[in-house]
This record gives sequence, C-alpha cells and structure tokens, in this order.
Amino acid sequence: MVRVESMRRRRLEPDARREQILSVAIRHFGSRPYAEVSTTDVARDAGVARGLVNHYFGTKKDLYLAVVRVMLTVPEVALEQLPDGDLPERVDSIVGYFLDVVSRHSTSWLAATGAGGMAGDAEVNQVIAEAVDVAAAGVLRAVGMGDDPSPVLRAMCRSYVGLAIWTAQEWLQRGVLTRQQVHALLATSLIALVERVFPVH
Amino acid sequence: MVRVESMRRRRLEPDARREQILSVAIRHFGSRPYAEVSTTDVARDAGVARGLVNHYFGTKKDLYLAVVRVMLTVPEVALEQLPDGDLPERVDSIVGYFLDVVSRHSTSWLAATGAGGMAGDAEVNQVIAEAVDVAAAGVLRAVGMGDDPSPVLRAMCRSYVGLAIWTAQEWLQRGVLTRQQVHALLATSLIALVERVFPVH
DNA sequence: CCATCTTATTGACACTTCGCCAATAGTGCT
DNA sequence: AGCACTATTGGCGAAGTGTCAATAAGATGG
Repeated sequence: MVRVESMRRRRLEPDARREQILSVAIRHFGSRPYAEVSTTDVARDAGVARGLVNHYFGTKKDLYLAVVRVMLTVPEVALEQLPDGDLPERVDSIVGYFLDVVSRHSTSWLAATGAGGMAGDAEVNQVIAEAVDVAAAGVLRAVGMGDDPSPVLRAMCRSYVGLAIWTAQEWLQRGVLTRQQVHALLATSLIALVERVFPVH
Repeated sequence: MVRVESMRRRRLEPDARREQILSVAIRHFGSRPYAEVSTTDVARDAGVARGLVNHYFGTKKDLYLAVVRVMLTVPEVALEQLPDGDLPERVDSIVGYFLDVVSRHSTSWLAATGAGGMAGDAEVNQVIAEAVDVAAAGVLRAVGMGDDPSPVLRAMCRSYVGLAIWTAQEWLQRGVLTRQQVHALLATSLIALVERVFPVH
C-alpha cells in the first residue's frame, strides 16, 4: 500500500518539482472549494513534506493564485482566433468557440470563474478581473470594435463576459438548458448590445 | 478605555442576543472576505465570549449563512412591486428598481452576491441560488411571462439576473459606467431576450 | 571510487482559529 | 433571602498554517 518511491527521499529539479506540486494542487482545487483543501492534502498526494509546498509557492493563497492563473490561461488563447464574415457570423463563431473551451475544461474552468471559495480576496479578484478583461477585448475584436475601444465600451463588454460566465455555469451545473439554447441566448444578447447599446456611447 | 458594561456579565433574552451578534457579524462579513473574519472578532465586537457565538449559530459557516440570508432578503421584497404599461415601461421600471435597491445596500449586497469568500460551498451556493431564483421569477412577472413559466424560461431568466448582478458589480466597484449606461444596457438586453429569445422556446 | 560541496527536502516548533463542554453567575420567582 | 433556571464564560483539544535549522540526495572534483 505504501508507495516504494516514498520510502526514500527523491531529489528533483526545482522546476520539475514545482510543476508536479502545481498539477496536484490543480486537481484538488478544481474539485473542492478552497477551504476544504489543506496544504497537507496537496503535500501528501505529491509525496512531499508539507513544508516544501510553502517553500515553492509561499502561502496557501499564493498556491491557489498559481492554480487559478493556470486555469484561466486556457480560455485566453482561445480568443486569439479571428473569424471573418458579417456580424451574425462572427458572433456565432466567438460564442461557439467560447462554449467549446468551457465545456472541454468544464470542471477546472467552473472552479476558477466561481473562484471556489476565495472570491472577495483582493489578489484573487484581480487575477480573475484580468482574465475577464482579456476575454472582453477578444469579444470586442470579434465584433469589429477592437480598435482603441473606450473605457465605457470595455466595461460593457466585461458585463457581457459576465453574462457568458453565468450562463455557462447555469448550463453546465444545472443542466436544464441545451447548448443550442445557451448559444442562442448569448448570440442574440451580444448582437443586441452591439446594435442597440454600444453605438450610443 | 475599557467599557464599563464589559466589566460585568450581562444577561439578555436569547432572541435579543442572537440579533445583536448577527448584526455585528453582518457588519464584519459585509466589509471583509470570509476567511479574514474570525469568530473572535465578532465575539469581541459584540462584547461576548467566543463560545456564545457557536452556541447561538453553530459553526462559523452557519453564522455566515445566516448573514447571507439577511443580506439577500432585501432585494427579494423589492421585486414584489408590479408595474403597469407596455413592455419597455415595465422593463424600465424593474431595472430601475433593481438599481435602486442595489445602490442603497451596495456594500452588503455586493458582499453577498460575490459570496465573499465562500463560493463553491454547497450550502452557500444554494442560498444564493434561491435568491437568484426569486429574482428571476420577479423579472418574469415584470415582463408579463410569470404565469407557469417553463424550466427553460426560468433558467434563461436566471442568466439575465446573473448579467444584472455582474453589471451592478462593474458599476459600483469599478465606477467607469454611469447609472444611465447600466440602465440602458440592462433594459435593452432584457427587451432583446423577451422579444427574440424567449418566444422561440 | 571516495570525499566534498551544493541545495532540495525534511521534521518539528510556535502560532492561530475553531468546535465543544463543564463550570459559573445573572435574573426572575417564591 | 434563598432557589431554580439558563444565559454565559473560560479553557481544552484538534486541525491547519508559516517558518527555519537540520538533513541527506546527487553532482563534482581529485
């Protein structure tokens, strides 16, 4: 039952060890809220003394921040793809791509955007806010208004990203909406914003 | 420096004591995330032994649940007011009322919907979900679709409530949008949903 | 192949917070 | 005044976290 590897101390390159601990932490924080994950759990599953976790990541919150950063970098790269065509097509494309990414990494993504038990903390909020900002910029680019957008426009787009996040959570956690319905809701909402709200400001 | 009242033990009716502790807890949880509030803080500010907090509310999470429940009951009653007129008027009315309530109780309300550091917890999520459900029902009633709504319709309306919450946070915390702009965004979004998404399903 | 040096890793200590419970002491009643 | 009820206290034990000197794994040089 006891792993043979744990019988003897094993020395790894700092980068490798850090990566290993991080992956274990991702698995834990992705499946249970912040308060229910102890650094002892992470250390045990990594086959490592608890002190080493602090040595590499500092405090527990710092470890969580590293985890959230990894979880949120996935959606960011997804928005780099720029579609062509008229507005409805581009909106369809960006919404579809968003739903693809979200459904593929559902558990970790839900945990990250839900800020599994650390919402309200200043640093965590900032990391999430930055990711939302990147997503909002991607949306603006997709609808053809990405060139030097005003702060107001960017703020409104952040609100739309909030709608997308909420709707995705509603979709994946409750399971009463179909993907088509979610897609329709997000697409028509975005079109309405672009046509009837953004131009005024 | 030392309060005279604390020199001598003071005996209160259970209801009164519970109410007093709860109000102190609301003030603390409303201004700081969950993890940064200790039951010792609450007990000290209430002029009471820490054990008494547990005696009245059980665990710390239970205390937080009681706080969130109080914070979220305010918006609920606000949605009971039913306006008359055509769709744009009714939408304007419900959005305006929502923004009134939110801005009036901004700090506590933001802390509650942001789940100040306890998101991901099952019980906390359920309390918030119930409040969102009530709000969604109010929105459906306001737009004249409140009679026996389908689960799909209710789910979509929960998404809209999510947009409203998110936008309100953007408005009150970042301060880049004006109230008029927030109002316009939420009103036209709701109208678009009612006219172009809800009918299909 | 052994001695030495670097540093990744450990284990324990101090501190904080939380839930629990027997002991204590207000407060009304006789 | 004395008594009974129970609101309230204070301390104990468990769990978690951050820190740091001590340890040993593995590379390096002779």
